[in-house]
Amino acid sequence: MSEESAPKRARLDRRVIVDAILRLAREEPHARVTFKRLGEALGVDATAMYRHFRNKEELTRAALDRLSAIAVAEAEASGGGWRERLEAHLLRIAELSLEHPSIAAEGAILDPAGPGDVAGDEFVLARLSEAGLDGAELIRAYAAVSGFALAQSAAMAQEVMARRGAARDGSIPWISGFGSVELSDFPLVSRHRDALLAIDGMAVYRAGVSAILDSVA
Amino acid sequence: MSEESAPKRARLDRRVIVDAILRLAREEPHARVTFKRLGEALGVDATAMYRHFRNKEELTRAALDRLSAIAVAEAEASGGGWRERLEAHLLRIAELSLEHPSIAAEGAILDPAGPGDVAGDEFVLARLSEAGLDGAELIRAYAAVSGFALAQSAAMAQEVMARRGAARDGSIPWISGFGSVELSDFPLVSRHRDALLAIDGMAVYRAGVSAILDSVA
DNA sequence: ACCTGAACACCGTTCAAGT
DNA sequence: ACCTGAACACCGTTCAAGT
Repeated sequence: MSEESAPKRARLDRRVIVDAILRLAREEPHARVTFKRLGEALGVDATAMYRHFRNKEELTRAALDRLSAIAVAEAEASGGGWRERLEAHLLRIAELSLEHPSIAAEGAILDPAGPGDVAGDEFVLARLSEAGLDGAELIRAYAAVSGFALAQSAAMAQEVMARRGAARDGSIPWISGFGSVELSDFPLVSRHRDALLAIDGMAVYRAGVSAILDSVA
Repeated sequence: MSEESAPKRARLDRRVIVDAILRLAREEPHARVTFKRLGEALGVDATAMYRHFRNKEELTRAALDRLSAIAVAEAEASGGGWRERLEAHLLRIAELSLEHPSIAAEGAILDPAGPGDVAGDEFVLARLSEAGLDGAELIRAYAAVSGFALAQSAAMAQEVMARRGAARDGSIPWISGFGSVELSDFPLVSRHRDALLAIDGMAVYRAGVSAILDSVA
């Protein structure tokens, strides 16, 4: 919010670059983020970023960490029971991913090792502990829930990038059609055809989160 | 199995090309599949593929569909109860993804609209129907379970490609380390540090599948 | 110390030309 | 009909040169 989108010659540092890459991801959800476009937005040469980040992966990791930090900060201010707070947090992660598709698309690849990521882990572990889990059960539930949230968020972000018309609210058709497949060979798919085509990314996300948390409770 | 890896001048068709791209993905799990390398493997020019597939996405989609068809064929021959068969099928999808990382990494993006994909949907719906689900419940469970399987398989495949040392059996650390993060700020992460670092991709996969199927049962 | 700009080694894709 | 090969518009990354 402190920066405008007009090319402005700014003194670079890691924070300014991460601001810029997230803004770019937000404003042009269907375009890949490249060093060239990032440089244009910052009014510097495309290769200037290499003074501040070893490579694109390190920059992307820093941007993802920032998104995680934002989600945690909001989640910690939230009220309610463990499940309510955890669901709200996981939903927020999906929303932030959909708002920054070109960044979030990498989310499932880069391992979460920054301060924001670890704060997210702590939040999830705290809620699951409140739910009464501990030991191996706690770790298993943590793995299921955060693995699902990360992988599914990244998948939705990738869809937003790949499909030109995809909306940012998660209403991306999960199955866009059955093409030339002869559906009469598949009775259940035939019978539930319309319901299957109506599934969108966010519905998958909610269904998965609910199912996993049901099993916790 | 019918083709050798030595450059062999073959008459091209879609089946031969899909054979070759899967073989390449299997033999060089850490390398991206490019038209150049595919052309070398087939003994043709890199651009020869464009006569048979509109673009790389269509080729990748065909390869993913083939993997899905393989998994379904095996699953249909399997025995046991609905849960046993469904778990075996989902596990096989993950295994095939890990064996073909460069292809499976795209799995979460491209929507499953080929005959093999639809056969997979039918299999999952059939098992969940046996479990007693129908209507909205059935669709919700289908979305949760197949969304998780696809997204998580793709995420694991992406990790195999990104990390040079990653094994093909899914033993990819989910969190590779906590870097320079001051863990004393995060009591639960600190307390479960070793258990968290011991989580691997396949453990996340199994935990997620179990949790979702628990909620079905 | 920090940024520039040329250069390199790749990509997917198009298209006129060959056979 | 099918494949070739040059060409194009991109990528990330390196590195010597500027200031």
